[in-house]
Amino acid sequence: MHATEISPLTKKLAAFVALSDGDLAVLARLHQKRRSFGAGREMVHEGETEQSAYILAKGWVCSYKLQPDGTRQIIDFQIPGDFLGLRSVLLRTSDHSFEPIVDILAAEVPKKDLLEAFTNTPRLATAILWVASRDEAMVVEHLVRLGSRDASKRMAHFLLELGARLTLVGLGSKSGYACPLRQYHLADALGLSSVHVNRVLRDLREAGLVSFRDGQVKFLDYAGLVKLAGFYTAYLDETGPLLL
Amino acid sequence: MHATEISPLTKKLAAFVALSDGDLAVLARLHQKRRSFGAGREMVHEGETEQSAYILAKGWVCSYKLQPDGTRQIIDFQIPGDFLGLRSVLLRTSDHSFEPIVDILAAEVPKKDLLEAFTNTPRLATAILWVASRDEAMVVEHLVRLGSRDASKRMAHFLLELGARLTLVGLGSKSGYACPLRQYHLADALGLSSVHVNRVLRDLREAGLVSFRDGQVKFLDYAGLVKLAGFYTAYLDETGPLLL
DNA sequence: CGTGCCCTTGACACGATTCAAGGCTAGTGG
DNA sequence: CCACTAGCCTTGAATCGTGTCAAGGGCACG
Repeated sequence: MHATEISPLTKKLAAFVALSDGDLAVLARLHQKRRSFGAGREMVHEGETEQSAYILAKGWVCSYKLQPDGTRQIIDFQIPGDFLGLRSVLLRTSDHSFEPIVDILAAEVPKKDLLEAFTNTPRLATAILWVASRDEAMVVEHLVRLGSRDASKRMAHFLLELGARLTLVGLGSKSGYACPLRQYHLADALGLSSVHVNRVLRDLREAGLVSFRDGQVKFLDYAGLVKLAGFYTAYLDETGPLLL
Repeated sequence: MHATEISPLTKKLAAFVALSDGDLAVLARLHQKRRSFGAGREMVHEGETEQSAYILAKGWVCSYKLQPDGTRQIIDFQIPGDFLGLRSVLLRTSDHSFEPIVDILAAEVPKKDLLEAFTNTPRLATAILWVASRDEAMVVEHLVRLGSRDASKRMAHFLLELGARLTLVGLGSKSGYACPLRQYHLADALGLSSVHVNRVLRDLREAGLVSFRDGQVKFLDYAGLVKLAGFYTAYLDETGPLLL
């Protein structure tokens, strides 16, 4: 049904593993059951037991945890080509909630189909595990960002990481990308107040490093931003998976 | 050789899965190759490709990432019964470094043995994957701690989490536990200066909540501490794994 | 008896939050 | 077509939490 279009996930995987025609066919099959979700309506609540995962095809999602005092900490953003709830299918109930940031389109992947794909196409399985492992590395990097960098470095690093991820699925480049996030999303993700996010963005813009406006991130001085952020891509690049 | 003693890992797994004699035998076999490492000497460096994982039998380890500016962020502590480098065996090179905090004793688990155990004892495999997934949930919780809690809540939450983990392997209780960490370990883990860690510890002690002294953590008012920290154990308790 | 490591405390500086007010823009109903 | 509203962004001023700097104390070890 969507046979001719190349999905973002396929694009991402292809950057790291040579996929056979068989792999591609299975991947296409996993993309069959399309569903859409409206912006702002929670998809999965913390603690729910899911039977399906999703592959995000279009739009952005965030995963977060709510605190007793009402603040929320955004753990990660999902962009096209990312899995949603992969872990909860493989292992346990979800330990955080998901919410679409804009209207999204996602392919539902029932547990059964996923497990089948795993047994039938080992190379694809490896690639998917590699993706999961990369996601985990990004969470760790986010942790480091929160624990030991000041506001502008956090921001710089975060915007660069997003850029790198989007570039991999053809939605970004070293000059910038479209970004539907609000300043309060940045605040909740980076552990800052939205007022301060605003100030930091102004500073970065006035320093000629990066601008965040009208849904567009524009890198004005990529190298300078990388230097400020201490942005090393080792945790993202990974030359490819080895096994399981 | 160590046939009679119950390893911490076994204790931990047994709390969640009913292990058969076969499972126990395999587990015991994984514990055979004992090695020791001296405190402070880095075991694995970020980026290294490991061929073995370890099961920590005695002592504490921390995993961390170093920043360009020399500060380090501790990502997690490993206590007896925890795996070290499990991910790097299954999937990819390690993305952070490990360092023993005290002299430790660990069982080396070669990749081959681990994979064998996975195929031969599916129930054990599930249990181990469950452990890995729990570790990941703890990293997420740590991220939340750093992003959206002030210093005393971070500290309170952290000390409680450690207590819960240690209790599971018989090394702690609701009244306290032995803890070889220095104040600078807490600082590096919680994203605080060690000076401030010191102040926070004093405050908590004077508030009659918890004391951290001479290698002993003593809970003076467990319920009060839980309340201050907003400590909910859902992410740790997990009534048990379902599958793979 | 010294030396080094860690803990402790105080004074001060700085980064981030909070509070408050106002502006812009898109959407809504008169 | 024009109020009017609701979100979101922007800015300033005051406050608070945490970091930095500096000095001293305790304890273990050589």
